[in-house]
Amino acid sequence: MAATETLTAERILEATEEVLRRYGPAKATVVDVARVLGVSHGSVYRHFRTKAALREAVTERWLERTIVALRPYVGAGGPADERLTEWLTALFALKRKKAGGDPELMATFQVLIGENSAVVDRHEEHLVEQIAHIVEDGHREGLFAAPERDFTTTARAVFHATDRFHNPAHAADWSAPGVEEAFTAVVSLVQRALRA
Amino acid sequence: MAATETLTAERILEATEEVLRRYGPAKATVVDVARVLGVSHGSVYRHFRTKAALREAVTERWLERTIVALRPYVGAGGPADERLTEWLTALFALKRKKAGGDPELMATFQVLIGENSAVVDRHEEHLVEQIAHIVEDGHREGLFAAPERDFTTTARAVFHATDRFHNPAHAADWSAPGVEEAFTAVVSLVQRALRA
DNA sequence: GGAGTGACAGATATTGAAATCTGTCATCGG
DNA sequence: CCGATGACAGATTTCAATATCTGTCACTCC
Repeated sequence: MAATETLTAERILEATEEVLRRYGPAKATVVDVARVLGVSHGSVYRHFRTKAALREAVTERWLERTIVALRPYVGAGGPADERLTEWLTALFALKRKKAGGDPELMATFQVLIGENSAVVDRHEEHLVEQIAHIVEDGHREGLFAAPERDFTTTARAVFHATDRFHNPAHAADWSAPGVEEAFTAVVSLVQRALRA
Repeated sequence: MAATETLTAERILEATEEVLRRYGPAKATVVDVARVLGVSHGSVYRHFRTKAALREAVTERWLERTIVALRPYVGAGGPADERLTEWLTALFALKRKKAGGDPELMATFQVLIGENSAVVDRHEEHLVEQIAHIVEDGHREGLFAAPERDFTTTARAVFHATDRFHNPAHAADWSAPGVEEAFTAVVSLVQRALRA
C-alpha cells in the first residue's frame, strides 16, 4: 500500500482540504487531519507550527488556483479591451460557479478568507497586477487612454469597481435575477472609463 | 410624569433602537423593549405582529435616514458631475462615520440588514433612483453621454461600481490606509465613464 | 369597547460539567 | 540520528438540564 508514503506538507494540505470540505471550518480539527493521514496529530505539528498556519496555507493554495486560472487571459492574443472583459467575465464565472456549485464549500472558503486577511491582500495585489498588465497593453495598443495616475492605481480602481462580482462576501447576490445584466453594465462602465 | 403617554409604534421603535444599541442584536428581546417602555410585552405585540416585523421596521427607519441625508445632493445647484461626486462622497462619509464612530452599532446594523434583504433591496432602489436623477440632469446639461440602455441601468452600475465604499459588508476596509485614494480612483473612473 | 395584561405552550438561549482539542515535549524506534 | 509518537496541561467545544423568550388569548379595567 502507498499509505507508507512519507508525510509531506503537500499531503497534509490535501488532507486538510478534505477535512474542511467534509466537516466545515468550525468542526475541522488537526486531529481529524491526522486521522485522515493515519498519523498522530503531533506529526502534523512538525510541518505546521499552528492550526492557524495550516489553514492559512490552505487558503493560499486555494487562492493561487484563481491566479493560475486567470493567467491565460492576461497574455492571450487579441485586443486588450476584449481581454479585459474576458478576464473580468472569467473571474466572475469562476467565483459564481464555485459559489453556486457548492455553497457550503464557498461558506468554508469565506471563513478562511476572513481569518487570513493578509493572504487575501497579497492575492488581491496579484489580481490587480494582472489587470494592470492588460490595461498597460491596452494603452500601448492605443485602445485605452493614459491612466490618471499610474496603471496599478487604475487597475485597482477596476478591481474595486467590479468587487461586487468577485468578492465572496457578495456570493449570495450572484444567483439573483438580473446579475448578468448588472455585471455587463458595470463592465461596460469600466470599458467606457478606460477607452481612449 | 410623561411616562403615561400612549403607547405608539413610534415610541416602541425608539425603545427598540435603544435596546439594540445597548444589548446588541443577539440579546435584544421583546421583553427588554417592553421593560424599557414600562409595559408588558403583550402590548408590544399589539403594534407589531412579530419580533421580526419590529426589527424590520427599525431597519427601515434606519435606512430612511440615509435617503433623507442624501436628498439635498440630488436637487442642489451646480453641475451634475460635481453633484454626483458630492453625493457619492457624502454617502461614503456617512457610512464611514457610522462605522468608525461606533463599530458595535454598525455590527448590529449589519445583522439587521442581513435579516431584511427585501427592505435593503427597496432602499438600494431608492439610492439608485437618486443617482439616476443626477445622471439624467447631467445628460440634459450635456456633461454626460447618453446612457447605453437607460438612466436607471447606468445609475445601478454606478451604485454597484462604488459598492465597496458604501456596502456595510466592507466596513472593515474603510479604516485601512489608502481607502481615500482608492475611493477617489473609483469615483474618477465612474466620472470618466459617464463623461460626454 | 378597546388598550393593556399576564399566564401559558412551544421554541430558543444560557450555563456549567464533561469531553475534546491544541500545542509541547520527553521518549521511542528504525 | 531524526521523524514520529502519545501523554499531558490549558483552552475550547459539546451537551443536556434549566431558564428565558416568543407569540397567543381570555381576561381586566378604564
